[in-house]
Amino acid sequence: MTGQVPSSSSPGAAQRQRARLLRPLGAPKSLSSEVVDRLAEQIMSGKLPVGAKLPSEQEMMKGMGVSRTVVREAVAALRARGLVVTRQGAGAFVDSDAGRQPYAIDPEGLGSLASVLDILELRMAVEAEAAAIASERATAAHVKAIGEAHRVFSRAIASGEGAINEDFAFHQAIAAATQNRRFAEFLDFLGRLIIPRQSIRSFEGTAEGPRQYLARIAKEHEAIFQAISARSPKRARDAMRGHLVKSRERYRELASRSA
Amino acid sequence: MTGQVPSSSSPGAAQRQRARLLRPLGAPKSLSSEVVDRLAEQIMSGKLPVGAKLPSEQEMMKGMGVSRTVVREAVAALRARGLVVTRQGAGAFVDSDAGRQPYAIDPEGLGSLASVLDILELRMAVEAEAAAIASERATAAHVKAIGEAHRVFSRAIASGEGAINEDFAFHQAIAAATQNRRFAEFLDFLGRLIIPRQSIRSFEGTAEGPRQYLARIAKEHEAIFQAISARSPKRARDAMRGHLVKSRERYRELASRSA
DNA sequence: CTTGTCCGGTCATCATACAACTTTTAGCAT
DNA sequence: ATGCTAAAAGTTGTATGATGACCGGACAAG
Repeated sequence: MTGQVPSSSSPGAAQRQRARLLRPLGAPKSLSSEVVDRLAEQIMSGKLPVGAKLPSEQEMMKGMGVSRTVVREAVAALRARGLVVTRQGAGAFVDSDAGRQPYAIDPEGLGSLASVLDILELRMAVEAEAAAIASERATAAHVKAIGEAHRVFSRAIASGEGAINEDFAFHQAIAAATQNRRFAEFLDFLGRLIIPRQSIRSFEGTAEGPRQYLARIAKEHEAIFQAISARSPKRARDAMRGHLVKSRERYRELASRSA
Repeated sequence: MTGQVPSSSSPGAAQRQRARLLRPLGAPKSLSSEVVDRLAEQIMSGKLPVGAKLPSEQEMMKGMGVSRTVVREAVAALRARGLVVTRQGAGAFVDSDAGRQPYAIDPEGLGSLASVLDILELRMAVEAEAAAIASERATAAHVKAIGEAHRVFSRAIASGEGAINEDFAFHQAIAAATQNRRFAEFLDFLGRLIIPRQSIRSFEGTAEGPRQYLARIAKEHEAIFQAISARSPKRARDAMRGHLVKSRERYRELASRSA
């Protein structure tokens, strides 16, 4: 590693080099997190099977050469992650459902376009079925709520807003209409990941104006709403799928243009 | 030289003693978890917005009448849950993506039949689309792997086994063929939740024997595999949906009979 | 405006002590 | 021997004090 920059040819190279130098340097790992990593690895890999007793705090202290504070904070972190349970006077044990960890998506990995498209694809799967189920199971109140959300969205775009939240609220109303809380919760989970990525609906350079762009979305929403009102699972599913396929393409274009 | 007086060494001690006497015996909560709950509630509700600084350890100690050990373990737990980040010398702050919590399903709530059916419904949504995508995107190697998984399953049931794992492996192979890691990961997540529920494939009282029961599943798998091999998204989606709808009905019967 | 220094606030770690609880063991009565 | 009880040992939970490392701002010098 010489560190000498070998004749940067392109104009922006120096700036990028600077950015590389100035980047916040790697996290100086705390002792606690090191202990957490080690124990978590042992548990995940199964070397510490479910129900097994972890070494006592004293043993860990001596074995790893750290203070009790460090050990205890590490165990507290493992407990928070649902990997271990502690019983005062008895010890710390691998949690019976340590294998059932929540489904997590690291927001750091969402930088790449492909990663976002993958998530949109998963969302498509869930929402298409949600629309179908909603069309079968929605009460009159649910249908009314969906229609209301649709109207709010339409009104928002008419007044020139981006209407990101109103858009998502329409989808949430459909998920709620399934009367299956998992759909609503999972859509909420995905929304919190994806929505920040499209928070600026940039229309610069598009052939058509924002109005037409958003009007098409509203049109697609309308079709979905009609299908659900008509209690037609097939049409609802197809309408939702079509809507999200187009949304995916719209996002793909948007991202490629800003790159 | 700590307090030789055992009675009231700290200000909050007497109060905690009283609470200990009055609390119902069923809820032995540790002080750390109480602090965690308090802080987590503040963060989730937005009273502590993203980026806000938490009170210092000293302030929390005085404010809640607990020791630094308790406060630090509580903060360690919040950090493990991704709710806060700590910077040495600066303080503890609400994490920028505290709102993007992982998608979790409490295994405790899975006791009721309806709850399990809800999850099966979500799985259906994901797997139906996964089958369709797999039929479009699977490489030759993927198709081969799916076929192999299908054969392993068929062979297992032929030798009289329950073949739970082989069954799931077939589904996993399809999810892997989407080349979208989210599908594989999410299916894995759902599988770890519901598989333990059906680990005993009880056939007592059923009209037909285990062989016929499992043979029908194999038949459905066969149809799915054929559709994917034929690169037909529509057929793959319908076959998978049909398979899971029937699986859901099978589970419903099974549960109602054992009840 | 930049640089260097200082200083109070804060988290990270170590060490010790005691309290509360569990498990094991020793002892005792039967 | 067997079963119960009480002591003992081991373990986690909480409290307290001390020290080091790091951050942020204040301040003066160049």
